[in-house]
Amino acid sequence: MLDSKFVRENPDLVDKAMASRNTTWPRQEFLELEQSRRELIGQVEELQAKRNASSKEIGSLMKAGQKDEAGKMREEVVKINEAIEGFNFQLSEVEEKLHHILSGMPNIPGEHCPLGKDETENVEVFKWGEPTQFDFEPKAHWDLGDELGIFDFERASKIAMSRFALLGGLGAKLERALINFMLDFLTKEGFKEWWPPAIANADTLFGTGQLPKFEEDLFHVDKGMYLIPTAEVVLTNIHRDETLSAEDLPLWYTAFTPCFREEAGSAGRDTRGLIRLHQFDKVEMVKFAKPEDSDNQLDHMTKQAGLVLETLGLPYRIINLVTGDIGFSARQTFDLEVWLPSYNDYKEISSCSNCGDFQARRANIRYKDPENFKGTRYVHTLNGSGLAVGRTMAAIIENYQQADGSIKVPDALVPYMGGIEYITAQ
RNA sequence: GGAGGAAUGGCAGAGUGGUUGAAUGCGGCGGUCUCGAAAACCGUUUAACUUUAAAUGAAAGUUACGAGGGUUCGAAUCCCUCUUCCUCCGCCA
Repeated sequence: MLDSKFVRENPDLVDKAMASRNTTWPRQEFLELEQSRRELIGQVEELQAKRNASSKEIGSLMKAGQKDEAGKMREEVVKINEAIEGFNFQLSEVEEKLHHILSGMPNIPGEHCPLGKDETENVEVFKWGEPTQFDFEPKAHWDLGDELGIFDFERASKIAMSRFALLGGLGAKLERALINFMLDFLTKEGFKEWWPPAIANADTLFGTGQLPKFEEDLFHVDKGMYLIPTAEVVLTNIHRDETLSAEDLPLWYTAFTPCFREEAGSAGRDTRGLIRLHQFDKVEMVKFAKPEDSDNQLDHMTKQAGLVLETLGLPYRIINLVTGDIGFSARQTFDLEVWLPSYNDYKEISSCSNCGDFQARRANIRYKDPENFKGTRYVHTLNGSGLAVGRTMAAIIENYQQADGSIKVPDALVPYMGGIEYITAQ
């Protein structure tokens, strides 16, 4: 959520920011509501001050035994209360409208986020390795997985519905190996591992920005509860309504969770294989940082995600997303894209974002630093995939496929696969 | 699922209708004392918002004692609902 005060004091800047994200905001309405909000607060508070003073006086009159005087004042206060009630009603209506506008506005892009209208203008900033070369015709992971007997999408559909996966044998083992490898890697980097709930309430989803605007993307469990679309949601909300100490920052958290997404509006896209499922596994990184440190933390986090790919020997590139392509809560985002032979292209496998104080304001996550400033400030929150497990498996299967249809297990994963070096037909 | 109890400032813990934003203790910060430290003593110590003044320090006001609603001229204090935690019983991976 944007700072109401900042928005009303910098409407031109907000205009530019919204335009750069291909969206608009009700500038005139917002400014008028802000104005009347402050006027109403003034009126309410003035009356409340009067009431407080009179009530005190009634108290002392009663003690002094001057009942008639006290009775008169009572009648006056009753009138004051009626007036307060009227203004308060108006005020709550205004505040509700303001909250509605503000909670639907995306973050303002940061200074390092390049201006651009859509993903075609994204900027490649780093590349590791080269697209894998084959001396045979490479297959897609869904065909390989089928032939190896490690995927069963038909039965997954029978059990649940389309866009769910059923992994068997070494497929299931590979999923587990990847999760453990990633968690071990990140905890060695210094991340603290968590095991969070996979269901969250509405306040939590509001805190990270999924609600109220993107409810249709979420799986609804029960009234007010949702399956998490990413561990970012729960890891970030660990500190909701808390005030942290400067000396604790930055905090680096990681967790493995299943992730659930409705994928409304993506019908027909990535319909085959492990790329776009309603349920998928992900190891997530979340950082809480001081404002002046968050850009560095984003760079570092992006490198850390890259190291996971490098350790697995998967060619990838890093993209700096333009203003028109970054997500709702982000002020800057680096995507990591892994080489996927079946797409003959790079495909997103991690997204690392700096949300600035946008989520912290929604979730009320602040910190104190008495040596540098008085009072409290909002922290900056960051999140990144480290990595999406299903897409990593797809990338491994495709990039490590052999002419005979088997899959070589990346060296780093062999210990996690119980010494198995090749996945062959089951 | 059944029966009880609790929820107050960083922590502990007073406070059952009228200068209580909140006693007291601990912790934190500043000071006195000391070569220095400890002890002792003195002072200080919440947040959000509004306005004014200005620039990171201030003044005035409003709100906040788990959350929401109600009673009242006035509520931490009375009533209702919800949430969370604790104890006991039942059930269970």
